[in-house]
Amino acid sequence: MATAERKGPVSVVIVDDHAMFRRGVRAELESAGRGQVAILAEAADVDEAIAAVGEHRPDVVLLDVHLPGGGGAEVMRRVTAGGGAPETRYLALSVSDAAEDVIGTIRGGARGYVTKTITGPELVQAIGRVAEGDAVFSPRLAGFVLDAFSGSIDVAAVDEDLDRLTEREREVMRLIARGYAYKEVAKELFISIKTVETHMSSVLRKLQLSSRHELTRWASDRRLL
Amino acid sequence: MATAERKGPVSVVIVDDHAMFRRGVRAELESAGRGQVAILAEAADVDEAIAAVGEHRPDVVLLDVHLPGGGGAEVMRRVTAGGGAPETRYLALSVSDAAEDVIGTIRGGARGYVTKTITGPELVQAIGRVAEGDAVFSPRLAGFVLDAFSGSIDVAAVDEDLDRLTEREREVMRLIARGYAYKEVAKELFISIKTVETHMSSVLRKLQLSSRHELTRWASDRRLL
DNA sequence: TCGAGGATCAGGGGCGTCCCCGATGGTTCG
DNA sequence: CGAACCATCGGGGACGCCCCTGATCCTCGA
Repeated sequence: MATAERKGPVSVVIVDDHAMFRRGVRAELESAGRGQVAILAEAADVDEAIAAVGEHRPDVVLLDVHLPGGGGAEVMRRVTAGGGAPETRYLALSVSDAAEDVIGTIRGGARGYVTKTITGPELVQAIGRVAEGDAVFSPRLAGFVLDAFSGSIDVAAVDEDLDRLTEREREVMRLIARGYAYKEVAKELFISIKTVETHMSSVLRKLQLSSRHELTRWASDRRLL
Repeated sequence: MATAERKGPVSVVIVDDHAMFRRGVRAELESAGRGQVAILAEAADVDEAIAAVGEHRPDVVLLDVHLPGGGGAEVMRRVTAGGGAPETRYLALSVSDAAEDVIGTIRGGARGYVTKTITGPELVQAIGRVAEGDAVFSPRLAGFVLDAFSGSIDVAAVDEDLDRLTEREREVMRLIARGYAYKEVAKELFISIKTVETHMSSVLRKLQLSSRHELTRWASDRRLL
């Protein structure tokens, strides 16, 4: 935890495509965050958000993940690419607790991620901590965020794994991932069921998976279908 | 369209599990709906909603679709089953524009369905029209709602099939479609493997499918994951 | 009150999945 | 040539998937 020393109020820009949600956040911050939070601007889409951040250079941007024009990650990418507001922190505020949303947003540069079930006082506290450089996550998200960044899949590692498959193994893998039974794969490739089993065994071992269902998800995650 | 004659303000109960969103709606209705809308109560889950509707008997219930305790449809079902507030109209207010959410909510008895992208003045107007008996839908939803109720093969057929599943069968179906093994489903739902097998048997028979792989494709085609 | 249907569970069987063990022939490379 | 790797196949086994029959308990409506 950083120290609680602060000079003045934390300046904030609210980015969300729902006007009513912005209004609710504003109302909560103005009552629960009395004197601690100053709302500089609101934005309803990616372009507005970029303009608002560039103009006001807030301490913290409250950023909705699902946003017309490319999503919250797009905002962070384009602001930092434009060299603007390097000291600004981003706190994602989303209804979604899906792993891909969370990880994608953190990869994009957010310093925290809380769900919209948060209460006003908790949000004020989260904003304060993010402004001071802490990372803030909803309790339910904290666990798997750490998992994802402490030794799980890397994009580079994916291609290495794929390269270690032989041509025949890749053919079998594709068909299995599409839901073919071993018997059907065998007929399709004019080989025996036993050969299919052997290839599948190698595929699962090389990709460190344990079932055809995991393989299906693995392949669809990487759009290999 | 009904006439615009009204004696006094329309009484409203707001149901949504996000306190901040309720606050935003309240703020919008109190400024944009000045004198036309009277907010009687708020509720954050199914039980609170039922109690609030029974106690206040509002003209209109603003009802979130995704709600802890069974969802908005559950609120309408239990209020009408309890004989309470027959003259109360329900207006669904949701982030989701998924077909199953919309159709399920309308089937549950809602007189309208608008997304949370709506503005304050539009919401005030929608509440007024629902109170007078009109049906109100966001422009984007209107088209396919009409389709679904005028003999569309696609959505209607899906929904019929889905309707024939019991609640428990749908739970099992969702987990299986996500790749859970029977054993895992059993642990998740605190029932025996044999019961899972029974439910799956019913699911496959009712949906005229023959394996969990077909079920996975069926579900993903209809975005039920 | 009786039947229908839903949720729960058991046993047994056929087949699919995935693993272990093994084997043969083919290639490439040092 | 031998080592390494690949593709091909087999036996056997443990376990998962899916079906069938049959059962109990409960709730709801005719």
